[in-house]
Amino acid sequence: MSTRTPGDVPAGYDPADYPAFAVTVDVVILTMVDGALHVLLVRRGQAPFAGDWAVPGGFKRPDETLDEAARRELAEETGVDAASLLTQFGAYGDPGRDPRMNVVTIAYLAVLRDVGAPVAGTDAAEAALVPIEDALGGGVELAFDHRAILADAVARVRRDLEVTGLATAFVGATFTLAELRAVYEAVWGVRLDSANFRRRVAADDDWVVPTGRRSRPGAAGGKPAELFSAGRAWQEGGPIRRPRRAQRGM
Amino acid sequence: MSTRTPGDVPAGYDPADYPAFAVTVDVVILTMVDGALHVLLVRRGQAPFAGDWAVPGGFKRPDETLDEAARRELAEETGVDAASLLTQFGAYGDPGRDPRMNVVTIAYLAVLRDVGAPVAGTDAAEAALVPIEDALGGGVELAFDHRAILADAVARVRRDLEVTGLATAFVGATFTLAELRAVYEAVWGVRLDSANFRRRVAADDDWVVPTGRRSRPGAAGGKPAELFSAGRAWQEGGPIRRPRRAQRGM
DNA sequence: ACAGTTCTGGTCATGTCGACCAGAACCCCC
DNA sequence: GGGGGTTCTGGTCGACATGACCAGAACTGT
Repeated sequence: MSTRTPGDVPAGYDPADYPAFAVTVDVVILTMVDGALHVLLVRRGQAPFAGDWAVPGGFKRPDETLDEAARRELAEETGVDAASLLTQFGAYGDPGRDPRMNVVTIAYLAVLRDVGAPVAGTDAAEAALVPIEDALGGGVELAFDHRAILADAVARVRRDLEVTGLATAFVGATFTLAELRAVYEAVWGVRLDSANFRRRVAADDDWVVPTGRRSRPGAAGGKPAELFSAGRAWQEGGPIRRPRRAQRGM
Repeated sequence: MSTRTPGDVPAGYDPADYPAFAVTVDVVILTMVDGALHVLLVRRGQAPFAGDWAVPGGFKRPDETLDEAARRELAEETGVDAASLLTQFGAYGDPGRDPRMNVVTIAYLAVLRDVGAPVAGTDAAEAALVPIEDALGGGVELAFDHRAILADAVARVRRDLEVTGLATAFVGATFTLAELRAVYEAVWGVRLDSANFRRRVAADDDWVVPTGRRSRPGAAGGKPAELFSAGRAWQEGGPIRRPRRAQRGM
């Protein structure tokens, strides 16, 4: 027969008759540093691609799910046991992507709200937070097909910021509207009017709920901003739409 | 060391030291039949899940990419060499999802504009176009974790219809606005005003470009509709936004 | 006290969207 | 050939959302 479904094999089949692959899980860890999107990369010690930077990852174990493997790799890499967000976004299995053997990798996107302390826990010489532009531009040598994986991750973030509650994953449990707005501005590379931004997220309650507390102003002073926590409406999608035409103030 | 990247192995490593998986590619094939979303399912002949319905798929070969494997499976199943759309949307690797061995499957979404003839080419007793509601409801027994895969595919379609040019993949090279509108109405389960729909897609050219020809009216008569072809703007996203609140005419 | 900064509420013009109407163009049936 | 039914197509109208902008409030550091 011309069609074959998984497991549609003769009764006396032998698993060795089917091509074997190694399956890995790679986790693209993104976070905001000084109002700019950064990615956590590790430096490879062994061949191939020794000395190059890579997205952290590791082999999937037969007794764990893909999500569990991603969570385990994230914990091993950052010390964080639960990220704000951990989403699978792609699979990569081109022949020759690993010169040693057939490897199919499942790529995950993790968003952390504060990766400072966790990174300090690993060997500082082997892990680094790299600005997205540097990682995607030619400045950094990336191992395997990790440049394509990283590019796909960034594209996914840019889109999910509009259609999911992804933005809240970048900020803490309580946040000011300026912090939340900075996420959109950094990821999309746009400038949003703070007053209009406030009007939009405050239109319905359930986007942001006031906590009553206020943040301490930054070094530049200014009126202390109100602290909010994320409401339930983010599960249905985000309130902020990506501007199509360039705004005035750019 | 606590961290390990793919291939970060000792020099004298042996591929057999790492867990081996079978990698398959499953293709969820969607199409419109009589204004309703349908999925192509095949009936399994062997154990496990003999007699159940399944999403067509097969083993990935070491010398082909995942996309090539998906295209090959689609061609073997439908006879179509190039679908209107073929997108990877998820990977599934829970332990025990296949009772015989460790299988990780990469799921693809294919959209066909006319699957009638191709399906006739395969054994009619083993392949069928099933309405989405029937396949997701309890009426059809689905093998493996294919119910979850199918549910994810439908969720993906519902979302991509808004943010990508997916809608044009369901219709032919030329189409009427009523045909295009029927895609949105079937996938989202809403009713869209035909006049407003026209205004939206005709706002900018580059959404639909008139061909000058007209369609033949259906059995109920009516004014023959103008035939359009898809413009380039669909690559940037779709013009129709999903209604949030229920419209009046529902 | 004062300048500088940020937050916060407000206005105003414009654009978009849903709802609706009416004529045009075709079918089928009598 | 005429009439009723159906669909297509262009238009209007009001409600609402959005972008741009302004001004006062509240805090910082000098």
